[in-house]
Formats: sequence, C-alpha cells, structure tokens
Amino acid sequence: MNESAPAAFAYKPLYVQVKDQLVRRMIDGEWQPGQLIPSEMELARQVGVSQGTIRKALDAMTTENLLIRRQGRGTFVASPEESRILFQFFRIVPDSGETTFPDSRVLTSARSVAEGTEAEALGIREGDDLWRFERVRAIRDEPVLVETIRLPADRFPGFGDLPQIPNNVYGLYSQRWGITIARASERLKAVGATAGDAARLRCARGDPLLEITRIAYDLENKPVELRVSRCLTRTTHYTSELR
Amino acid sequence: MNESAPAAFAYKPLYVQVKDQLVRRMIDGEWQPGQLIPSEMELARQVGVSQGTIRKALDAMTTENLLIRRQGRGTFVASPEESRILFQFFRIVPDSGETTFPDSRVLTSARSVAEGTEAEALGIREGDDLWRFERVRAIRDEPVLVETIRLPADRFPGFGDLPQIPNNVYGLYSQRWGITIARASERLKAVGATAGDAARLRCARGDPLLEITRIAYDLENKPVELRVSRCLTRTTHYTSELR
DNA sequence: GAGTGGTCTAGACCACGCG
DNA sequence: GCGTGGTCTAGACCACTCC
Repeated sequence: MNESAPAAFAYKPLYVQVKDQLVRRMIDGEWQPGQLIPSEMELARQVGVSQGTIRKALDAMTTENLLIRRQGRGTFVASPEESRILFQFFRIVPDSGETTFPDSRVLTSARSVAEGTEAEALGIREGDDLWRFERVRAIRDEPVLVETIRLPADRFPGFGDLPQIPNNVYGLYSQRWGITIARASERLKAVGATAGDAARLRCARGDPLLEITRIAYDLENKPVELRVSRCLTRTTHYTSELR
Repeated sequence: MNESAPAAFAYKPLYVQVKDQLVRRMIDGEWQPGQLIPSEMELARQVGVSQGTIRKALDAMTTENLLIRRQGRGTFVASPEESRILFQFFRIVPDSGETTFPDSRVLTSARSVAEGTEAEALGIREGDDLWRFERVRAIRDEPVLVETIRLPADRFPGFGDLPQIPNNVYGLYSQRWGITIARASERLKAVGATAGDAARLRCARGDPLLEITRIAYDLENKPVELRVSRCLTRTTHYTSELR
C-alpha cells in the first residue's frame, strides 16, 4: 500500500494502518453515516492490499460499532438514527423490560463559560465558551431523569440559534456538525435529590437518585460532550453487561 | 471434522462448532484455569480442520475472556486468580483513580430456602436450597459496600463446611467446584440506606446507596450466583464504558 | 534456533439479498 | 443470476519467548 514502512520502534500491523485510513475517510466526511461504502474487492484495489487485510480492518471497525455489515447487501457507515445505536448509548430501561425510548423537554439553554472540572472533562481551557442546556426525559409521561449537557462552543458553532433541540442529540451532532460519537465513558454514583431535582422529577427532596456522568468522544477520540444525568430508579434501572 | 453436517435449518459455521467443542473441554475440566493448551497446529490436527479455522475459534474465545494468548509462549485458559480478571467483574473504583482491590469481612452465612425472586434469578424452583452469606467490603479500612450472595446449594456441595470464605470467591468457585464465571449481568438502582446498611457502612439511615444486582453465569450460560451489593459512592464510583 | 502466536496473501466455495 | 459479505483452506513470512 502507498504508506511509508512501519518504523521499528512503532510497529503497526498493515490492517491497523488500513483501518486508520478508512476511519479518516469518515472523519473527513467522505463517508457519511448511513452510506454504503465500496465492496471489499473494490477497497482492496483502491488501497493496494489483499481482500483479507481489508476484511480485518472492516471487522475491527464493525466491532467498534463504526460500520454495519449486511451479507448480500454491503457495508454501511453506522448511523445515529438507527434504533440499535440509540440503545447503545442509553442504558436506563424500565424494570418491566420493554424497550421504550424516552421523550425530552428542554428546560434551559444558554451560553456559558467553562469552570475547572468542566474544562478538564472536555479537554479545553478554563474560561473557554460552552453551550449548556438542561432537559427532563420521560417514559410514558413519567419523568425519569433530568440532565445537563455541556458542549465546547467552538465545536458546535450556531448551537444557540437552533429553534429547538431534538430528542436524539447524537443525530443532531452528526447532521449539523459532522460529529460522530464513537464511544463514551460513564461514572455512576448514588446521590440525594436536590430541591430542583425533586420539582422536576416529582419526587421528594433527598430521595436517592442515580447520577451518571458521561464523557462522549468523537472518531478522533477527543471529548465532545459532557453530560450529567440524575435518574429516578423506582421503576427503571441501569443495565451493564460484564464479560 | 468428525461432526455431523450442519442441518439446513440451523447452520453453524465450522469455527463455531470447533469453539463449542473447545469450550466443552473447559467445562469437562480437561482444560483447567491457568493451563497451557495445545498449539494451533496441534489442535488443527486433533480436530481435523485447518489452522485458520482453529485460529478463528480461539480468537472468539479470547474476546470472551475465556483464553489468554501470548505470542511466543502459547494459549492459556483464563484464570480467576489473575488481577485482570478480578477487575473484569469489579467496577467500583475510588474517585482518585487508583486500582485497589477491597478486603472482605463475612458477617453472616447460612443455608436457606429460595423465595420467588431468588429462584427466578437463579433458574431454580421456589423452595430449593440456597447458600446465603453477607459481607462488608472495605478499601483502606473504609467500608464501601455491603453485599449478599446467594448460591444454589446443589451446585456448591459442602459450602457450609468451609472454615472461611476468601476475598476472591470466583477463584474459590473455580478451585473447589470447577465452576468458571464466564459473564455477568448487572442492574443498578439508587436506594436509601436501611438501618442495617447504615450501621455497617458508617453512614446515616436514608443516605443514597448504589444498589447493584448481579447474576453471574457459568461456561454453559447457566446462572450460578445472585449478588446484591449496596455501595457508598461518596469517594468511589461505578465505571461503565459504552462502545 | 526452535516453537509459538500474529500477519498477510490468494483462491475456492457458501449463504444471503435483490432484481 | 449476480454481487455482496462470510467461511474455509493452504502457505509464507514476521514478531516474540525461551533455551
């Protein structure tokens, strides 16, 4: 392939180099979410490696949920519109087991300035501009959680001018700014409801809430969203699979 | 390979059949935790397939944390003694980020009878015998969580005769009864501390706790342990990676 | 140097989706 | 029937570990 030979001190297998090159096409917007990408044989010709090596790169991207492969149809760029992706990043489910996705109602939205912990989490400097908005999410009209989302202003130009914010914000990030959320890291704690939480969630002050602090990363592994959710878990729970 | 041809209505790729066959060797105790298994070439000869097919089966088992492969040395059965396995099933970490593993102190241990929800979780019948024990776990002498563990008595004969219960119970399950915990499923809720929790965790009654309900499964995907942990998260948190 | 797992290649055939 | 991804094979060479 048309790439410099791997240096002895930093050996990278060919298929990893190929994978990085293909991810780059997604970052650059050449391959957009939902799009059908060329077949394995075609990519092998383009990149100049064997079909088996292309396959290894595509398989790695598939296990990272960047691609979706369909036998007989082709390989597609994963899209945040699809329901399977929604649930990839939403782990609060009703105890009953049904798979309902919550509605959202935005409470406040404003431009502000990053404080120390916010800046650290988002990899920006203290004092840099942020978009910050707060919303309540409900399942079957029962409020389940209240969350505050913070976005670095320079990555989301014009965010404040939006007439409204959709339920699925990862779809919005993708469509409006070409930002794909590739992975996220969460920290969970149990906390007591504040007076504000209590009013919004129709519970008592001090009631136990599940607090989820999430940092979401883009394709280049840079943090792009900080989200703190405080959830009522009377009739719902957070699921986690350990393997 | 010496296996009947796949039926048309239930096609299973050859490498999956091989994988099932190799997992069977672990279930039957032919391959024990920590043991070096035969090389790819040797297995290919034994099973009667190509080395590439053996490799696919071994890779699948490696991603499920059943095997550990070391270039130049060989392939080993994963062992619950190794630190990496311990943290695979322990997601409570200090906020500071250090990786300390908690001590345990057993409070109560008794034989009892399965109630409805316990029986359902463990896939046994209501009224079947259970071992049930409760312990407090501490990091640096600070109590962090109190947990109750329930085991189906027929899978763990002689459990009640043990002089003491070690910190790492998954190592015990493996050594004493040949039971390997392959995966676990957790449900998290925020709850208020009971009077009993408060006394054991040195907190106030009603303080918010993170309640983790875990069902752990063996190599045959049968539930073998039900565990409910109630955790103080003042200086610790539960981590979760979303991909 | 011998043996192991890891990568890369090339080619054949199978299962699937669609026209 | 054609093109796609999925499986299976066979063989070469590379990187790593240990003697």
